[in-house]
Amino acid sequence: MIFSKKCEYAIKALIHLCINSDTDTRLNITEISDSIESPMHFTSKILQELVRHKIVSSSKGLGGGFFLNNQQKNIPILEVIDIIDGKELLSQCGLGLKKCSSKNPCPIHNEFVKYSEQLKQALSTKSISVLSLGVAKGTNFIINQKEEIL
Amino acid sequence: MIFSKKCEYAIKALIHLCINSDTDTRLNITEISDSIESPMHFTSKILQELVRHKIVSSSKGLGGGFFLNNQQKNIPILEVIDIIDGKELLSQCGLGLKKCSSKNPCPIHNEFVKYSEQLKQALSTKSISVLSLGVAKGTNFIINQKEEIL
DNA sequence: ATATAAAAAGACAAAACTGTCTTATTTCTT
DNA sequence: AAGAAATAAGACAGTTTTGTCTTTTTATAT
Repeated sequence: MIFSKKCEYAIKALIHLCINSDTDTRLNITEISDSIESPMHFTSKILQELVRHKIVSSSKGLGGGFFLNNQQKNIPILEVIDIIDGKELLSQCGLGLKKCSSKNPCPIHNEFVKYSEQLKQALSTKSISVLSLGVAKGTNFIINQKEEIL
Repeated sequence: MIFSKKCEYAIKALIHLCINSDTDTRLNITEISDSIESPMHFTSKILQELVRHKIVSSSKGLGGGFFLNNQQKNIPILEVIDIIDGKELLSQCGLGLKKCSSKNPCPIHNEFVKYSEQLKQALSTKSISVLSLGVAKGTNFIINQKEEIL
């Protein structure tokens, strides 16, 4: 697994929120965790973290819930990954060396840099809303499809 | 971190063994873990696992230790990664979906497949001995260099 | 044979990750 | 003002990963 479970749930929740929420349609945590098939309280913690980082909006009280405003829907997914799993995840040396660099490369440095830069590039140009398009259209999925649907 | 600590230590130990051991020069676990700066007993467990998978050779008793024969030095590093971290690591869906595929892709499926296939390809063509060349020559490193050396 | 040096194996412990439960706080509606 | 519905926060528990310590087994040399 490249990403942590936290990060997987974060991405799924954001896509679900992007499709189903807006400034005046808020989703509560029960709805969200049921929809993306994630543990409720754990997901709640993750969303709280994203709220603190202004990736997600929330409001308490009756009629409240989590939602994304239009600006938040355009946040690149890489930003979320960096917040949840740390910028190191996709930048770090494959052998865990702190001082690995092009000047002092580990034996797999070049392969790693080449491919991780590509992946970072791809993820930095995909916003939450872009990733949501296919899901909204039904061509991409964020939960496992049942046999009958396959 | 893409690889587990176990896997990082495994790769480092193998490169160290590739350079410094052969059928009649064996290294004991103290020498190995000191050289690659890894926890001794943990490294010992990892090497035992690799011995069971015939990636590493070992002999007990006085003058014994761990070593690689020539055939073992030519094993692709991907094989080691698959054993230690599981084949899933570089094949699995970025969102953790069990049924993610080109027919039922998650929103980041294409980016991930492209990236992981390239990385797997690169790692499947690099043997332990190939990775060791630069380390033996001093152009690549498996432990952090001290400031003075930088 | 005995001592020694080594890997192998097993039990345990600490830390990180994942997940659950309970309580507090806020906001809306009546 | 009170009640209800929601997030926020904190304490706790299970699991996996990482790391340590001790004992057992094996092989070698004396």
